[in-house]
This record gives sequence, C-alpha cells and structure tokens, in this order.
Amino acid sequence: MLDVAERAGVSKASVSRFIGEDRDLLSDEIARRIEQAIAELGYRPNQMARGLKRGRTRLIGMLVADIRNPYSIAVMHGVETACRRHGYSLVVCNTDRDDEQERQHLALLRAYNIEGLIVNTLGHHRDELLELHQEMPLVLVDRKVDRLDSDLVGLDNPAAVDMALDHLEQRGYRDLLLVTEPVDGTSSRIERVERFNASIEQRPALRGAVVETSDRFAARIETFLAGPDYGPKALFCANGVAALATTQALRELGCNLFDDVGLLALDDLDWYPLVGSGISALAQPTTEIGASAFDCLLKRLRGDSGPARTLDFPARLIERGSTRGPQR
Amino acid sequence: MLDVAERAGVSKASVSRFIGEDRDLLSDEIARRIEQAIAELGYRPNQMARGLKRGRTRLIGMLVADIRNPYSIAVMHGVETACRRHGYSLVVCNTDRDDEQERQHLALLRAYNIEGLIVNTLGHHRDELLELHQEMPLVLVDRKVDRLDSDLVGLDNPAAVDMALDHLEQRGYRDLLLVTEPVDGTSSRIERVERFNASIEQRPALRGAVVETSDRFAARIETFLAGPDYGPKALFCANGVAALATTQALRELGCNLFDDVGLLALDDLDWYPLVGSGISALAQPTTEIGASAFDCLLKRLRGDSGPARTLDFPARLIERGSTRGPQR
DNA sequence: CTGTTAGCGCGTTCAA
DNA sequence: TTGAACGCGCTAACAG
Repeated sequence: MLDVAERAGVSKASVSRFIGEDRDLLSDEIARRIEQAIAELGYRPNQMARGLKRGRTRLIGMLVADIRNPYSIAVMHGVETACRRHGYSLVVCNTDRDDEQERQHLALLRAYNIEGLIVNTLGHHRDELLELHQEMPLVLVDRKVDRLDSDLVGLDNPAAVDMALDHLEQRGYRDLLLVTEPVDGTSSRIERVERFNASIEQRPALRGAVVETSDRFAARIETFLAGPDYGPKALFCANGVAALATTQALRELGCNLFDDVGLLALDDLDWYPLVGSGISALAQPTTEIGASAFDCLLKRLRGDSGPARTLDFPARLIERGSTRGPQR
Repeated sequence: MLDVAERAGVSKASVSRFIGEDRDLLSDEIARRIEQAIAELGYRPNQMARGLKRGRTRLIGMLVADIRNPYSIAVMHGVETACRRHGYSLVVCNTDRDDEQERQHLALLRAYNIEGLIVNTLGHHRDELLELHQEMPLVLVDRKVDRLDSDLVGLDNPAAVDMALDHLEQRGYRDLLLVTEPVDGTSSRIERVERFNASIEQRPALRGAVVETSDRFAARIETFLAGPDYGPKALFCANGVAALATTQALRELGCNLFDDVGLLALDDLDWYPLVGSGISALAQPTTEIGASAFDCLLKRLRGDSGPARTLDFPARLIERGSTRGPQR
C-alpha cells in the first residue's frame, strides 16, 4: 500500500479512500494516479487487515449438517450466489452431523470474524449459538433451534404435506406410509410427521403410519406392503435421503416400480425420473431459500432490528409415474 | 488478550506464547494462570490478527468448477476432513464453470491470505494461477492446467479406461460408444477419450466411437443403437453427469434397461443401483484423492520443494446389472 | 479535498 | 523465563 502511495505521490490514506467507499472524496487527478499505480504494481488490498481494522470482514459463515445431502448443496449454492452478488464471501463448515465438529466450527467461524451466520444443523450447542447471536445476525435454514429467537427460512412443511396427501388421495391411494429419517429432534422432520398424522385424522378415506429409515427398514416396508388391504398403498418419503433408502428397499423386495405401490418424495433429485416409471416429487425452491437466507442476514447487517421473521416457501408438485394411480 | 494478560498478572507476550507454539517456554505456574484466565474470560484469539502478523492464516483455498457435481463434493469432503485434522480450515469457491467468477475468486482467495490452493477447474487464468503459485503451494485435482508445473492428484485415467474396456469385452460387448461431456480442454476428459480410442485400436474384437452430451444427444444415441450390427452394444459414460444424461436418453428412446444395451459409468453415484437392473461403475477413491491433495499442500508448506508430483489413483470396478452381458 | 496520527489484535524482536 | 516496544496492512479521526 505504501508502494502504491509513493508511486502515486500521495499518502496511504488516499489510497485507502480509493479502495474503500470514500472514492468520491478524491479529486479526479489523484484518483487517476492511484488507479494507475495500483495497476502497475498489481496491488491487492489485504482483506485480513481491512477486516481487522474495520470489523467488517465481508465474510459470511454457513454451518451445514451434511454436505453430501443434495438439499444442503442446493441451498448453499443459492446462498453463495447471493453472497457474491453483494460482495460477500462464504465460508462453509460441514459438521458431518457431529456435535463436536459443530462446536469446533462455531469457534472457528467466530475466530475469523464472520459478520453473519447461516445455520443448517441440529444446533446442539445452543449456548454458543446464543452467544454468537449477540454479536452477529443469525439465520436458521430448514431447522429451528429451541429457544433461539432468530430468522428462519425454510419450507412450508404443513402445506407441503397437505399437498402430498391431496395428491395421493386424489390419485386413488388410501393406505399411506410416511418414511422419514430418524426424527431426532430435527424440527422440519417433526413438523412433517405431525402434520402427516394430523392431516390423516382429518381424512376419513385415508389410513396412515410412520416409519423411520433404520436397521430393519426393508422389513418394515415389507410388513406394510403385506399388511391387510385397506386400499391402494403409497409411500411418502419425507426427504431425498429417505427416498433413496425407500427405493433401495423396494428393489430388494422385488417390487415392480411403481405398479405395486405409489411413491411421492419431498425434494426433487436429478435421478428421480430414471427410476422405474419415475418418482413424483415435491420440489423445494432451494435457490430461493438460500438467497432469502442471505437476504435476511443482509437486512440485519444493515440495521433492521425488527422481530424475528419466518419465511416459509411453498413446495412444487412434479408428477411422474410413481403416483400415476394404483394399477388394478 | 490484554484482559487475559491482566487477569493472569502477566504480559500480552506471555499470553501470545501460550496460544502459539512457544508454550514450552512458559513456567508451569504462569501457563496455569493464563489457562485459567482464558477459560474464565472465554477468550478466543483473533485469527485475522494472527494471520496479519505471522502470515500464517491456517486457511486453505479450494477452487471448484461445479459444486453440484457429486465428484467435486466428494473430493471436497475429503479435503475438508484432512484440513481439519491438521488444524487448517477450508474456504471453498465455486466458479459455476464461469471464467469471470474464477478470476474473481482467485483474487478473493489471495486477498484473504490463504496458505495453499487446491484447484479443480479449467484454469483459464493461467497467469494468475502462475503468480499465485509463486506465493504459495498449489495442487491440481483431476484436471491439468497447461504449463503449470504443480502437483497433480487424480484418477489413473488410462488404467481406468482399460479396466472398463477389459470388463466390457469380457462380458461380451463388442460395439462401444464413449459418452463424455464436451471435452472442452478438460485434461481428464481428453485423457479418457484418447485412451479409449487408442485402446480400441489395440483390440481387434472391438469397435468404438465417441459422442459428447449436447443438443441432439438422444438422437446420437439412437443412431448408435440403430447402427449396423457389429455385435452387442454398450455405452461407456466418462463421468457421472454423462451417465445421468445417457440414462435419460435411453429412457426417452424406450430402451429396456439394460437388456438392449450395456452401460458402464465412471464415478459411482448412490442412485446407480436403482436404475433398471443397476448401473455398473468404476468408483473413484474420492476421499483419498481429497486427502492426498491436502497432503501435497502440507508437504510443500513444510518445506518440501522437490519436483512436482503426480498422484494417480486406481478406479474400482463395481459390477451391477448393466454389464451382465448381452441378452440374446 | 488531502495528509497526519493513532490504533485494530496479535507476534516478534530485544533486553532484562 | 518474562516483558516492553515495535510493526503487520489497513482505516478512522482529526487537522489543514
């Protein structure tokens, strides 16, 4: 920086003004000289030093529970795009669903002076999250954290589940099984399960049960399929991972996909069209969700201190062969 | 830091020694007092400031061409795990296959004083990469960059292609079509195509052609399938994206998966077992590749200045229904 | 409009 | 073994 200043015959402060937001304060002549000196020397301001001084690092942190989950990737991509558009950079930390790693990453992000945090994990370290939330804005994605009063962006789970049941019922399915990953305190999973149960109550034509993907999972599916005849059977998978496990199980059981049983999945993955007659899906607007998460952060960074907001996005139904209706 | 020092009744320098690598220089008594003060105050050293002073930020950068590609994700996961194990953090930048974004991200990473860089892109900004390489170690993953003399970690492409051809030939396929994403200067794609062509030359029993996934892709596949009978036909997809496109095309054409035509794919994705009779795959050891990439960096950071190394990992064949042999 | 001064939080000389 | 002083690269406050 000193080199640039000397070469342009000005002081460091002027150079600082040039690369910062005070460029208007400079005379055209000086600005031109600085610009040239910067170009000639290939000077790049050191973001670390800027961050150190101003407290503004232009860094956003994101805590992700499982980076191999396509949903997380999609949201992250949305966040990253939004960040870049506004001059921020994203530091992504993957916890691999491990509480200890979550703790370490939180410490790390703080040590790097991020300005805001996007969280998509179980949030098993509420104390640290709370503490962090004192210092910076925080947005939860997809999953609530108990007694953490922050913005929340995600899917409108009740509406999505209703949409699923409407569709399945209308297509002639009567005996439903909700397949979910172990609920394990994950708010979005809880909401889906609860709404499923509640909504089934309201629909006299339907019968519904819930099963978690776990050890004897294929056997549970088999039991369901062999169960007493209440009407055409269909599976409703609460997310992409459950859909994968379910489809695997159905294949193991030698099912004809999808004549024997209907299937509707939350999340739309690129391979759904390829399996059997194609898997119907409720797609989440992941890019929008990611962009909104960043948007919340940005509003807070710009001083908005209103009450915590909750943004629920609607799912979109994509019909494929797996809900074409029971084959008689 | 000053607070900690005062509370422990020592100077900032001692605290600095405690949190740094000079802890041995401190007397037990002082170390204990500092430790306690840190715990009581919940003190966290500011990594920005440390980086500013020492030039060591403990940050590794990774440039990824397409974060939605499962291969990239898997490698990134391997890198991240290795990083964390050694006290480094990873900053991932996704270029979305866009040259301009690649340039911006390179500037960004430099501005944040990363200590090393892992690159998995086309590297269309060789000048900047070269410049960066003067300042820090650089590892290429999967893709070479012209005249950039750095470590390279990836798949042993010739061996993998040979393994594929051996397998297909042994299973009775004779008429092969290699499906690749547009080659577009990507070294790994070039290597696969070239070895395919060369290897076909050497095998009188086989015939081979190459097609890129693009506009009239399904039509190209159709032409291949309808072509003169040279023997049982099989498709060899050069990566996961090609496999997805190919399977889509086969479905559109109403093929019976996979009685009409064999299919072998490079990369092993979680949904391969679910499509038709299951897609056979050559799995890449992505975790190892990622870990090795970081390992190269670490060696360089520790002073190794030997000649650039190339690490080629072998693929692993996973047989499923799609190469069970031609059905007569 | 511009330059001077004084730190941001830390690591690293030096002496002691 | 410890502490005082200086500076990393930059920005903010003030003075001109």
